[in-house]
Amino acid sequence: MQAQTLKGFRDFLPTDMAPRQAMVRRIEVVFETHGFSPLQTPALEYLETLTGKYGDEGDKLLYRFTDHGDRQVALRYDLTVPLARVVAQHRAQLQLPFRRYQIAPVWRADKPQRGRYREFVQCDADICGADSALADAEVLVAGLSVLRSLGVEQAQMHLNHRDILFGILRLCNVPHHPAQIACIRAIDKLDKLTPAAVVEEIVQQADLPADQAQAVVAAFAAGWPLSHWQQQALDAADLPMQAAIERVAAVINLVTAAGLDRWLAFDCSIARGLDYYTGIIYETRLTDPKVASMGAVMSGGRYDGLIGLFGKEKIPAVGISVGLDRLFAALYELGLVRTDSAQVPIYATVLQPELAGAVLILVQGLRDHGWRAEIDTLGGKVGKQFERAAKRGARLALVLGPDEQAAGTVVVKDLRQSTQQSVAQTQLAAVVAAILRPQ
RNA sequence: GUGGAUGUAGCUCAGCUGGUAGAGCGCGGGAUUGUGGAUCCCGAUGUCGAGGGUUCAAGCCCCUUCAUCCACCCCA
Repeated sequence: MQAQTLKGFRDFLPTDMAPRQAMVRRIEVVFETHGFSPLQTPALEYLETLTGKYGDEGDKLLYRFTDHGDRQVALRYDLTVPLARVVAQHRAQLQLPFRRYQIAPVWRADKPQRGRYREFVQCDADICGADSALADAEVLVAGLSVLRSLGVEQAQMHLNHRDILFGILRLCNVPHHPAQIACIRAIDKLDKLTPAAVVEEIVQQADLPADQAQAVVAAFAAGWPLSHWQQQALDAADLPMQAAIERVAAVINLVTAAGLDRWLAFDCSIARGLDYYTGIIYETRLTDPKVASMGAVMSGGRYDGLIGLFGKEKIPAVGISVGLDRLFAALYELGLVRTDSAQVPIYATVLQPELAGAVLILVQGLRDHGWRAEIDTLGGKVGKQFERAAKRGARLALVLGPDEQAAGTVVVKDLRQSTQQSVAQTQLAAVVAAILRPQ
């Protein structure tokens, strides 16, 4: 039989898994300190729970099948729709606003490529039951704090609002919905294609005359500040657009107050594909050229209509999703990941099988103090055992032979400095602490 | 779903116009049996992704298939 993983699926060996886990723990801490509580939901959902929430493309990418009881099921595609289901289903037990975080794998039957996998982990934080600008800002603050806590400096969060998008299109006299959607799709590519190519795409996909398509691209590509659109919305008496602009401005002010605005920028060309977004939307990319092609690492938005699809009550919600795998891959390429966390700092050798028990007693004593310690389980020559100790990345090796045992001592060898000392067994923990945790 | 590239020892790769496989790293053993990461010596390893075809002969040519990577679509 051939040992192999499925296309787009991966194993994580300890050298990768240990730092990954460390990263997850950091994110958990950030979310928890921001007042979000953990939630877990099943990997599998009823197919109908998931279909129709992500748009046609999303529906195609659902991993779906029929289970043994002839039920149509699907692996979750994201964490947001299951959250909406949970809020509707357990409405009575939840106090609103409900702030939850969830760090879990999701599955998409996509074609794998750089920074894209079929199984990947999302780290979501959402607030359900609050439609305020402060709720939007809280979620952004949590997400940006994650980046800060991971040491990411070169990133840019692009902020936009669905109603600004549609408002600009109305200003350009593109009132029909299908044409608007086509325009938005094309506009979203402004960062990849030339303006002329985007014009061409609009002409083709939205069926607009060339001069109008040109006007649309010009409007979006100019990089106008929020104030420009505010004036435009006022002049056109476009109330939804005015409200959207006020909302975005309010959110930016709040994030600025939190001291996290250095990553933030209004960008009217951000579109977001997932169908359920209704308000503010955002997308974060890393700006270091080495990893910029990796795609968005953190995005989300407001989805006030989604929870209502699962019950009679309409509950507004806003959330953010951190892409753990992309972020990890990027940090790895940027050299910001320490790969030594899979190693063990203390390695106890066993010179004679009869002394294994005595060694184990010492090792257990260290473990009780919280030290990560490994005992050699293969035996053989001391030289070999030291070699294994070094390969495990151990800083200290313990040696306990008959002489030491008789004297109630143990040899502590510093593998990095090639020095060693004989210490009383009762002093072992103190000596280890002095070496591994100076000061 | 569309297009492009690649697939040779555990890893990174070499292999000239077809003549039955190499290097580095790594790995295993050793240098008077209670001290490693340096050095030196010795050693093993591959149905050359898989299947078929052309040929006296294929890792190298042709077809098929699978896998991986990259781009598009979409997205984390």
